[in-house]
Amino acid sequence: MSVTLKDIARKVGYSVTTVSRALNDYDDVSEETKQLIKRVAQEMGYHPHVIAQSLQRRRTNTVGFIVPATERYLSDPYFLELLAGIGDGAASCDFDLLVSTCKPMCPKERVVYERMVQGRRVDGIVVARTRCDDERIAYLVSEGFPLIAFGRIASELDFPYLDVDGEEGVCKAVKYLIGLGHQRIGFIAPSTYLMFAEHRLAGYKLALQGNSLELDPALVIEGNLTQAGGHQRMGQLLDLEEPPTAVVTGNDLMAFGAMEAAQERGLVVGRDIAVIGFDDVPLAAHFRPTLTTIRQPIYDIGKKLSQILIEIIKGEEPAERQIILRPELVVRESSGVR
Amino acid sequence: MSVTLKDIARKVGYSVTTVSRALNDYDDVSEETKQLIKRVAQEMGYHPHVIAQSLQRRRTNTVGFIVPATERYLSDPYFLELLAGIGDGAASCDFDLLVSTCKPMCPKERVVYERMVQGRRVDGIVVARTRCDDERIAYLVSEGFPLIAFGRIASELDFPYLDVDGEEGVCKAVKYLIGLGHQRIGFIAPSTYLMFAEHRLAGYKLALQGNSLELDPALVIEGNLTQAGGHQRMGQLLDLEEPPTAVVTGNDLMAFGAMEAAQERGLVVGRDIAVIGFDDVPLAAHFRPTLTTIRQPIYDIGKKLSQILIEIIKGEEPAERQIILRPELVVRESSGVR
DNA sequence: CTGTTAGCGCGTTCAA
DNA sequence: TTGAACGCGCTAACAG
Repeated sequence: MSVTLKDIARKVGYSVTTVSRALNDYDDVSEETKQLIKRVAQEMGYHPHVIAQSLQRRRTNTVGFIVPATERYLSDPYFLELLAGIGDGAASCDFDLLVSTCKPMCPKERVVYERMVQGRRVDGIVVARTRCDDERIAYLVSEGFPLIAFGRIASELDFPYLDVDGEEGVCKAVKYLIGLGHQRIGFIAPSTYLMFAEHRLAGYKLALQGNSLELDPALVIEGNLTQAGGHQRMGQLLDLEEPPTAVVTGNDLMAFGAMEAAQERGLVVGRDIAVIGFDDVPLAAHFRPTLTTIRQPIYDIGKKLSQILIEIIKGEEPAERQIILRPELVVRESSGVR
Repeated sequence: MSVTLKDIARKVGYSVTTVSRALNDYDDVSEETKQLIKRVAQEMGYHPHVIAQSLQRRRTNTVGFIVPATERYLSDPYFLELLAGIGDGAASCDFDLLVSTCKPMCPKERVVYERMVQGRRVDGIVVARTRCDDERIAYLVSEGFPLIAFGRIASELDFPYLDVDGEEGVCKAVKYLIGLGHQRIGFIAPSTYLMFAEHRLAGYKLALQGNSLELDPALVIEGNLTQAGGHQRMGQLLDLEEPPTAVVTGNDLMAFGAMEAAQERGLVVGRDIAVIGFDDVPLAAHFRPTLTTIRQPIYDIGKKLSQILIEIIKGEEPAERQIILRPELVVRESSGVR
């Protein structure tokens, strides 16, 4: 078995308490004994038992994240970036990361969250892909459990979050397309139960209004954030009497699918039709044609999320409790030449 | 604060011990008191304190996984599938999943593993992307710490693993290309420090030999598993005096990059040059052209990995300790017409 | 400066 | 059928 404080205590002839204090650098231990104890601990290969520490300190030094995995083989690569960011941010504060997966809106989602919260497995939770009416956040807030959300929600509930301004992002994209001369611009929206769907749609409308273009309801269509979904929806748009000459999608994955659908109909994306995505996942720059998209710095967001969450856990009131980042339009081939 | 056994005991007038036994369905508690205690526990919203249970049971019911994240914005989507599989497999056994990330071969990798092992944060670890000489596995084995690897290693060390037969996979792919009439087939290999690089290269050689084709060293070139890498290496191959007419790559990401490079030179992939990848990540079916590739059922592999690991943790000798799966060639557009 | 005592929440002897 | 006592490994309050 592994070496404990007791083993060290026996070896050096001091009490367990003194050993503990020496190793934690308390200043009420003589320098000599401190040195001795540290040396022996090192020699014996001592490592604190994190679980025991957690029990005693009433703190697990762990944050939780439940990946809203949509479907087995259709998960958004975006979550890997986010996860890596959250994990690295936590690690930078000496916190660990506990991960589960659960299909969004699945009935057992509640159980997954309860498991983490009630079992006190973690000190706080990162909630991603917020919903307009988000029962996960409602639950955590009602439990007084530390959380931070990536995204806002529809109600006035007060909780810490970080979000990217999807309205501004899509607005920028649509304006850019209008500037290119497009008049009929389609929008393949994210599933409407997601909060960011509302923001992004608002950005779409705003840009049209700002240019006195009328909104044609036939051009706005709800997608499901997958390639297959984007593919199918693009088909619908192209089948219209008057198809759009440009399309903005709710995320990059749908943009990939949409470009595929356009190409299957013999259209050259970037020439016959313009496509703009949202996220800037790593592949966006490598897809063919390369994808013009609205960039969210996902890794950095993940990192920031866990760092703020940990501040909250530690009781340090964070400088900014509610942050909105401004996205950036990354112009590549799919939107056509300037 | 949250309710403990003590709270319940006080309420029902029984000792903590009895409450504990009742809730754990010991059969030396009268049916009535059991019912009573369970009801009250339910009413009070009792949930066991997992950390305390861990300390007592000397088992965390948690498995660890360190994502070998290559570079911030270049991580392989493949790991998300694997992660989801591992997480779901663990959850199916009531285990949690603790995740860290670390650049492979990074000096601090050892520290990340030690943190999990020595701190007894987890009961076992899943090691992915095995290396020919894998110090992570050597470490875990030397510590007698439960592990399972996704992949084999070069030495004779005995440990449980699950692997996909990369040799057979690549061999199949190359033979398929030869059947299509290709004589000069390039191979963009994975980094040679990875064990599967060796297997896949062996498969390449085997297929050539089997068809009495000579191996031209200029056609075999080491890549780094990223799109950018695949792109650059494909450039090199195409710059040869006698460029290949077909190329197999060590993973799908490199295949994407390679196709990009070919297209930039005006080649039509699937007509002027054939490309075959390895993995079958979700995007492979949606890239343009769709990618012919050697399929590994990554999600299922992840699930199986954690389930076997947990069997080992529980001391149940698993039915199969070392498993080799046979991969399947998925033919799509990038390899050309039949 | 150091040791004793106590307790985090739980499960498991052992004795009644 | 039940409870008291103990310990998992650690830290903290209080003496000395």
